[in-house]
Amino acid sequence: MAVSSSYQAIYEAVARVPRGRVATYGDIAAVAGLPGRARQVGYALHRSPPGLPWHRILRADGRIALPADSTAALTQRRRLEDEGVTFLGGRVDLDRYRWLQES
DNA sequence: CGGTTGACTTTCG
DNA sequence: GCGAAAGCCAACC
Repeated sequence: MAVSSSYQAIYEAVARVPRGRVATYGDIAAVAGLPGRARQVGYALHRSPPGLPWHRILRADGRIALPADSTAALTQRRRLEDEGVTFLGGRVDLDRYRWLQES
């Protein structure tokens, strides 16, 4: 469908991630129709859009994109664990939780 | 209006 | 596993 702005696509792509699953910035960018613009995805989330479950978005290595000691990072981790996602050494098993946009 | 910055990714040594 | 470099582009100053 048409996009009034690229951010709209990013927001919807993030919103599509099912509960208990995670996605990388690159994946979201690809799903949103912005291949190679993973940075812009991160930037869009940094802007903290309203009602966006940004906590399901992780970096390509399965780590949180924010400093581990930051409040936002701790909140994100707590929310994911609450959804059933387990953190191993500050990291998530992408082979198991990465959302592949299969449905 | 030009330069810097950044919730990124990937490749190379 | 880690550091450096390059590609990307919107927001900020």
